[in-house]
Amino acid sequence: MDAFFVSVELLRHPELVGQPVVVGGTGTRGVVAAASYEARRYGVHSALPSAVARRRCPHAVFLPGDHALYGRVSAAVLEVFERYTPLVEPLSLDEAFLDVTGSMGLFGPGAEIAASIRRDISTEQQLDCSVGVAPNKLLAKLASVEAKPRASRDRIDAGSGVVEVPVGSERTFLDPLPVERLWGVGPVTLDKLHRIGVRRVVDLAAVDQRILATALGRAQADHLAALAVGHDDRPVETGRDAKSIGHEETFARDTHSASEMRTHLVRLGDAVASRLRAAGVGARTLTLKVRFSDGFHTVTRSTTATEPIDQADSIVGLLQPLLDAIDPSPGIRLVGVTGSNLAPVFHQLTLAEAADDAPEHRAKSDALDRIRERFGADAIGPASAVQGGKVRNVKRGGQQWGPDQH
DNA sequence: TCTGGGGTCCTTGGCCCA
DNA sequence: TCTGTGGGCCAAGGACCC
Repeated sequence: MDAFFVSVELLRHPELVGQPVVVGGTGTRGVVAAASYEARRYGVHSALPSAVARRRCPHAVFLPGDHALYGRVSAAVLEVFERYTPLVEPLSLDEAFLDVTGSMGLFGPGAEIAASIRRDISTEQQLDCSVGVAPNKLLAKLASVEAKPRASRDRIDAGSGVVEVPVGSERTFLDPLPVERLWGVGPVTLDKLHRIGVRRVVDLAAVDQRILATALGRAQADHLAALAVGHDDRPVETGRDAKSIGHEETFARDTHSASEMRTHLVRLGDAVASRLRAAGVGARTLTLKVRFSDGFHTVTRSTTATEPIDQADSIVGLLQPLLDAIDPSPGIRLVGVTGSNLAPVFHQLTLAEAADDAPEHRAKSDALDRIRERFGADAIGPASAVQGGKVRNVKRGGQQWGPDQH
């Protein structure tokens, strides 16, 4: 989808069409989630700190974002995809891979299917999207980027909408691209590649394998060398199960207080437990993440239980000692809780548990889940999450692009 | 200019055990 | 009993993606 969050916002704010619009965190610590092409002309792009975006484009309209709405629109777009093939792999709210190999008999060649999908989404959702048609995921992704509109300082070029990379023309398409366009080449890898003179994909394809392996390590060198010549045999995977479930929160102001951090741990632990139960799994490994104020330094501490856990008090109980071992005096800007090693929870009680109050705990969380289901996520929560007489629970996407301005 | 939140995957190093 | 070795698991960190 093109500038997805902004495009959805423009549907309910048509008066903003043609103006620079930015969706993202509105606080001083927020970042930009999406920028309209008009805003991009001023150098505003996603992941840019909101404060910088305001400086670059002071006349832009800043909107806080509505994760729930984008989710609903995303589901409607997904339904369009599924008319053309059952093999759909959503990558995020606004991107997906479709394997249409088996659909071409019914709907025509890939480029025709792409045009039909664009037409359907435009008619039904009033949204624009760009499609890459290619023999594999890497090339399809890169082609879709080529198909998108582009904003430069003095103008906005409408994209072609569909770009196809036919079999046999992979190298012609890839060779001139800057190497950072490849999946897996971020700032760190790019710097290493620049040091050995690799700037474009054609350079990467030509570089000596030993030199590449020395610069990047064997595994990454092999991986990138394959991508550079257009080899990518990853299948389109439908219905992939999540491997971890977590929440993290950046504070509007740094904290130096251990008790304040414990409060956040309880809220985050409660939110993670709730989502684990909703997904019908428990986490064996629990990870605590703490980011310090100075220099963005981050530490993680994790522990693995013998059984999968889906109860808030167990999560907090396991992570509390790890949190207590961290000195908050330098200032903490973020705390996060993640559960991984996910597996179904079997509620078979040990003798010790049966003697204890485990069934009572489970009854409590079942009741908690039912109340939230019926009355909303903020209907009930841990006592420590109550602020000013109102529950402020951690919600998925509730603070997606940074803390609110306080 | 100063960096969110939700993830995935990979590497390294330590420990235990056969 | 001592010494390698290799696999599995775990903890921590890092790079990257949208």
